[in-house]
Amino acid sequence: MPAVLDQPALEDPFAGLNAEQRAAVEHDIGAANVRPLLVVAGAGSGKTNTLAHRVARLIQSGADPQRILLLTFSRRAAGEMTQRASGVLHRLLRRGASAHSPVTLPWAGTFHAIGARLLREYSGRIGLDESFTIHDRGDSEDLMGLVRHEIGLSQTEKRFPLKGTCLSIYSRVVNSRDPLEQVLQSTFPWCSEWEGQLKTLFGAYVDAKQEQNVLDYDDLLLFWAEMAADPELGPEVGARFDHVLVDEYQDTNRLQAAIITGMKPGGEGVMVVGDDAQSIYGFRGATVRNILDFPKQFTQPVHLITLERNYRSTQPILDASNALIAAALERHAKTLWTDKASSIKPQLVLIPDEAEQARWVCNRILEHREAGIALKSQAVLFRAASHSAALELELMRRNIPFVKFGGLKFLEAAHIKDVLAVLRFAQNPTGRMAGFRVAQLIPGIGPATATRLLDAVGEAADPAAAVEAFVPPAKSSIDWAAFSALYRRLRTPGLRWPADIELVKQWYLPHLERMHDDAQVRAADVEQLAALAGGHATRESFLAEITLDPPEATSDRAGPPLLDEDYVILSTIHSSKGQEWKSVHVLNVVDGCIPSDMSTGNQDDIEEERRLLYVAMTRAREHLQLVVPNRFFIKQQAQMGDRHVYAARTRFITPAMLGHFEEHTWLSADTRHERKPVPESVRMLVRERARNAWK
DNA sequence: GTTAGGTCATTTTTT
DNA sequence: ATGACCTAAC
Repeated sequence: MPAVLDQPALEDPFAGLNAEQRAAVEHDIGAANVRPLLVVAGAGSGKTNTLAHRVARLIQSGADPQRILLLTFSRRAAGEMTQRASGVLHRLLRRGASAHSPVTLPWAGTFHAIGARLLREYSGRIGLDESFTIHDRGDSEDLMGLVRHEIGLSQTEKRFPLKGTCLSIYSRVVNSRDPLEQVLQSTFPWCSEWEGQLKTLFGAYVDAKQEQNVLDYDDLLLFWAEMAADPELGPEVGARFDHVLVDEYQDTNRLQAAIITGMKPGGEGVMVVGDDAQSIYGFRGATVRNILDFPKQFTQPVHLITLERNYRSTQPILDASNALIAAALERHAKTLWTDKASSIKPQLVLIPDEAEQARWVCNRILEHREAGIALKSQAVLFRAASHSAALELELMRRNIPFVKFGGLKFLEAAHIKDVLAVLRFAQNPTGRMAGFRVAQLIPGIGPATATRLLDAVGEAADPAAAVEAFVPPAKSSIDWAAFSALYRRLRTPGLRWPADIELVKQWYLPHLERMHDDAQVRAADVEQLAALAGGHATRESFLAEITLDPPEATSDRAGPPLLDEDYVILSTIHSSKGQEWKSVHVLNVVDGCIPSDMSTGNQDDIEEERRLLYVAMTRAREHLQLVVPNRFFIKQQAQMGDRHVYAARTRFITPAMLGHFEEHTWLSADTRHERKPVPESVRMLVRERARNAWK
């Protein structure tokens, strides 16, 4: 191949790879049988980069991009991967070949999103109605709650587990493929006495979903796995793909592993990448066992490559992180190393209380900025979304802009749910949760009338006619007529999306006005939703995708112009996965937060909390600060209450490890502020900002 | 049948 | 502080 002379820098896109990365990229290229490959990639070891190069290399060597299945953890990761692979490929092709069409990977996405597509496509063959809609977590909970009520479990003498708990148990059983009894015993021991009733409930829940032609998140995996396990369909679906690549394999659950082995029993073309030390989704049924046991999954042996060279952090940060994870009970042994030497050790900072913690972190952030580290290169990480409340106040008080990831979600806002419910009800009239919600938006209609309506619609051949024929209570008749006219139009074929959402908006806004004092702000959210709708081809795809990949909620994004501005990142540790920053603060590094009080029940949970701290620490490139507040004020008490508890440094940082840290004790010079109440104006501001999140 | 108001219990991480 | 559930008034 002739080299392009004026582009020497682009000569070899693989030149930047180290030996192990290159081995992964070149693995069985050109071979008739591409053996299964496991890449154990330590934090910061260039995992994404390696995977992107692998994809590019496959395509370069003749693989059809349409036949590459690339499964990622989040939609964002899928997009990023596609883009990077595309970039690499572009450089490769510039070098030799003449034709370069833009690369798209139609089958890159999350397990759930790809599952939804495949199920839609194969619906006819697996007894599924093609127009199924997908329930998000909230819908699923509500349906569970409804069924729970219907079979009389809401009035038991002793309190029956709440709908959210029931759904968690159900989900756990499905995703882990463990029997109910075992799940109850290991994860929900306080619900054990209800085993029989739960079984009944789950049976009824599954029936309800089937009757209403809806799938929940778990079904997307479950049905796909069933399909993959079918002797006829499994191989057929598997044969559509020459290569199956899975990112973040440590956070897959047994159902997801079954999907892979079902489609590719021999493991040909399968490549998974992950780091057992970063497995942090056990609460969702993910199991480290998947990656630990991967080598034994297939009918042929698995090739193993370990990436230990870290390109992210300085050696002192790695030393501390290595020491932390070395205490883990079971793992693919590896020790990260780097050639980035530094004399700056991670800091372990002891602080009197949470309020002081917020002030100290702000000080530190500003100091770093003075030293030339942009706010965007700094992150504050925490275990639970609520842990950042005090810090958010302090940042606001000091006018330091920030964006928060994790926590409150767009889809959870009542008005967003309302609008989506109308669209879902139009898409799938048998979906009762949507209809139930919509009907009750009309004044004078409550649960009883709504149920009567849904029964009528469910039995009718023409849902729109049933809605028109329905006789609501007299006082609702005018509002009802307006709704039924809307419904008729939404059900009329030929309506060009996103015209639907305009119609819904016109109908909904007056109701919004009537129901909420802050209708203005909420209306803006609805506008935002309408704007999002324009980016999708059909109502069906809009509904599916908004459910599977909801827009990220942020606390402080006042508008597009602000996007270019500099801002600090606030994030739960879970949402920080795969990212990195020059400077990282970790809040509340105390027992009770990490490990969380909620998950000190069994050894596995505690091990996961250890990995969580490991993930947080390995996000840092140059500066790492672990903050240990000594005293917590109890949140639920009167305004000026003084109840508090004392907390100790997390058990994961043992005395023996302290040598890896530089210890600081910080006592505020100005303690007058310590318990100063937050001014009302600031508190109002917080509410408003939270609301404005999507403007 | 609907809605408003009172009491009781709960409190992580997310596709 | 919030949500589930119950009771009592429209």
